[in-house]
Amino acid sequence: MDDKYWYLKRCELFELLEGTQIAKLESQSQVRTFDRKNLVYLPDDESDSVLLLASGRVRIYHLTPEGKETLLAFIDPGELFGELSIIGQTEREEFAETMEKSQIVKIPGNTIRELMADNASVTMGVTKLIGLRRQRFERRLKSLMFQPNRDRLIFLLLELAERYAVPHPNGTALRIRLSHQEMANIIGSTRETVTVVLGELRHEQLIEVKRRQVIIKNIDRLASSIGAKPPNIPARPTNPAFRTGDT
Amino acid sequence: MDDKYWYLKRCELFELLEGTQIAKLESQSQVRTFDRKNLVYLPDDESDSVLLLASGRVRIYHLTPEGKETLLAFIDPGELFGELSIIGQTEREEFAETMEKSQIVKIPGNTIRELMADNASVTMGVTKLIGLRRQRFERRLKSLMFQPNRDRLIFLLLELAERYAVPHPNGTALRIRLSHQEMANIIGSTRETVTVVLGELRHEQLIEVKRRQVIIKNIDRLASSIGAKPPNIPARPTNPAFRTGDT
DNA sequence: CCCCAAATGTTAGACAGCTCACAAACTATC
DNA sequence: GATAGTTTGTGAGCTGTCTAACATTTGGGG
Repeated sequence: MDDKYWYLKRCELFELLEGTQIAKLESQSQVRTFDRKNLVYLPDDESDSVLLLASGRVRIYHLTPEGKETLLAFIDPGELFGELSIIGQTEREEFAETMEKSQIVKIPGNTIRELMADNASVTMGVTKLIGLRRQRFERRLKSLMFQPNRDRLIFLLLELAERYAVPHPNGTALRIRLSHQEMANIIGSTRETVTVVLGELRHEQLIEVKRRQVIIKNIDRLASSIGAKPPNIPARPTNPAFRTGDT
Repeated sequence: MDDKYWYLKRCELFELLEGTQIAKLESQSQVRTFDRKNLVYLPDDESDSVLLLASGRVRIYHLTPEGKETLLAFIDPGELFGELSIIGQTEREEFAETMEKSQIVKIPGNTIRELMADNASVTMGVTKLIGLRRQRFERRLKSLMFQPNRDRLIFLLLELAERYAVPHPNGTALRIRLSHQEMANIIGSTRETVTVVLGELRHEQLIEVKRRQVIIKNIDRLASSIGAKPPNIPARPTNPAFRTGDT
């Protein structure tokens, strides 16, 4: 009953569990600390476990044979990843790598499956998680198809705003710092093109750009320029209990 | 107890249900028949229901403001669609249109949610469904990013083979007939480019092309040419109980 | 405070794939 | 079996984006 499993209690998915179930979950899981830029898993790894990020940040990505990188997702503290093993994926299909020093809890497949069988709220939580991420991929696919680079980049900025927005005197700042290369790897473009397009958007007074930082000056105009609804910006940044120290 | 709800019993998701639950499901759902090329729903429609295709075929697609179409999925008999409403999506985000005359069962959101609460196997089934489709989108995204048109088309053919393969004297035929335009709308290309690339693949003896029909002559060579594992081809076509009449 | 590595900025040239325009082949229908 | 609609074939430009090759700026660690 000490705070050994604070990371389980804080995870939204498990917060409704009884003590005994948490204890079981805790006893069957293992925590590991990874340094920055370490691989948690890679394609073709056997996958009969789910991972929970306790602290740090993880990126999920894919590499083409020629070494081009597609950034599929960022994982923030309190979030599950590698969750498709639950529905029977026996091999991982992408790379998971820490972006900073991270603590990661490995939950065996059986444990999570038993937990789901016992507890409908956990099952529903997992379903929602998978569905939410599916929705994200679906939207990204739409944005990728037939849209020019500029529109894809704007779409990305809006998506990031939805998740990482934080108030800023000049508009909306993003609580995540990405290089142009990383943005390119999300929208399927190149570093140079992202640099140029960000420069255009800056000249059009839509954003401000600092090193590894974007401030959206006019989010409504940005959204309407690609015919999208402006995203919901929560007044208070998401997941404040799990702030990662980037201000 | 007549065969009024044969379509429910035949749906994998509901096959384990007891009679009373099926009866409830049946009484709260409504069946509707749609002619070919009719819209089942469209973006911004309110979405508190799930749909089950009893017969026919449905395509799910997205339109850009300029009218370019992205084909997101095909729905075959016995399959659920519009299922993201279960996890709280309140508005549809794409078009669902019948490709042929179809019978569609509309299951209210509450009904399916109650069913899931009562019956863990249904919940798990829904989770798997959502997860499987997510996996598909994820893979498609990877294939879209950085790959040339040729590789994207090959990827599509392999994906179609996995789902619609049927034995053929010269190799593997596809139980679904698509125009070049439709393929283009799946891989984010143009009709003309698809025509040309299919022509190339034909000259390379990898496929045979008839009008709206592709026969894969050498599926292993096709797969290895994009560095993919050859897909699992079930000996017997999937879902034989629900054959749609296309031979 | 200095140095190195990372990130950003900029441009010319190349090219895959798109647009546009038209012709030919097939097929459903009356 | 004539006719209209759909599908496929082909090619000549055009263009957005990538490639490649630099210069410059920035921030963090010794």
